[in-house]
Amino acid sequence: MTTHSPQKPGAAGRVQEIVGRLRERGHRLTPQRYAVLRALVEGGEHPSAEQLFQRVSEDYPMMSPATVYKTLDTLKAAGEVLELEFRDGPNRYDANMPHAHPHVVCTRCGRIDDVMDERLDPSVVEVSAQTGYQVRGYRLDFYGLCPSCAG
Amino acid sequence: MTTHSPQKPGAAGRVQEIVGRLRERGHRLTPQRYAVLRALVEGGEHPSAEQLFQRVSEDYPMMSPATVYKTLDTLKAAGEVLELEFRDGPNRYDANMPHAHPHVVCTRCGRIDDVMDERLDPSVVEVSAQTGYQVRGYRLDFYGLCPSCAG
DNA sequence: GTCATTGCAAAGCATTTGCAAGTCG
DNA sequence: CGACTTGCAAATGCTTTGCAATGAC
Repeated sequence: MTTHSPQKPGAAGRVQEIVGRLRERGHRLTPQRYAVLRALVEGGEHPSAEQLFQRVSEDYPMMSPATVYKTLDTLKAAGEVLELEFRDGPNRYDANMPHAHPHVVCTRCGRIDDVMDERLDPSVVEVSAQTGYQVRGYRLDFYGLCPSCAG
Repeated sequence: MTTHSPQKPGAAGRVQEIVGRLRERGHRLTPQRYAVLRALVEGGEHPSAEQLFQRVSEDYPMMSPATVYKTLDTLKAAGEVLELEFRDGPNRYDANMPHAHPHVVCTRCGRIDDVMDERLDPSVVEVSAQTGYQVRGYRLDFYGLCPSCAG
């Protein structure tokens, strides 16, 4: 058993929650998949597929990037991870708050933080009415410099 | 001279405005660049680089995709076009409202519409205060089905 | 005449896919 | 055991880059 440095409060619980949901959906729990899951939930904030691959590779040197991507696909389909897509640079993932919510993105170092302010949550209903679209979700990113990069 | 079908109100003015700004910045006005500019402003809503390339190719068969991308780079640097990046599918461009504003994106056909509602414009100042980031801009996309695709 | 711009082709990058071998339940 | 997973390598898709030739000013 491998215990990694800074554990997150409630991380174990969230991992088990996801494991349960995957089982319900008839998915198998392979060591690789479990490792990706843990890296995703316990690891730093909003990791990329590459970062997950690096972390898991430490324990499973045979791991391939494709497996990370396939695991992420499975989790996306189960609604257990939020995928933040970027054209410039790798996508970033959040398995701790898998529902849409606003983020701040540092345009210099790539750091991403959640913005916790319900007032910012856009009204999907209003937009539906105004545009005639059947709005299902949204994405709200703020761009700027994080405290470290702003100096 | 080539006159294309559905002209946009004020399109000519916007084209001239951009031409002027480019000149101020010391840029040359080549036929290719001018054609991309017109396609961008007069054409359908939120075209992709590929679509711009197609349109301009009708009049300039020697046109290369690289030139479209380079023109878009120039316009981005001048702040005269808003680039909407997508990982799945090509980026989309808006030269009519080059400042950040909310969009609705059809997840089926790719149609994109502007959302005109100032109440939705997120408060960059508030987010800066809350996160410690120096927030410079934002992106707000709503995802769903457009009226046609919703049936 | 100069130097920005063009156009071609090759490279880049993250991600996806095909498929044979492996393994979870 | 059988169907789901893995891992490798090749393919994908959009965009960027290098560089010689071209042409706007």
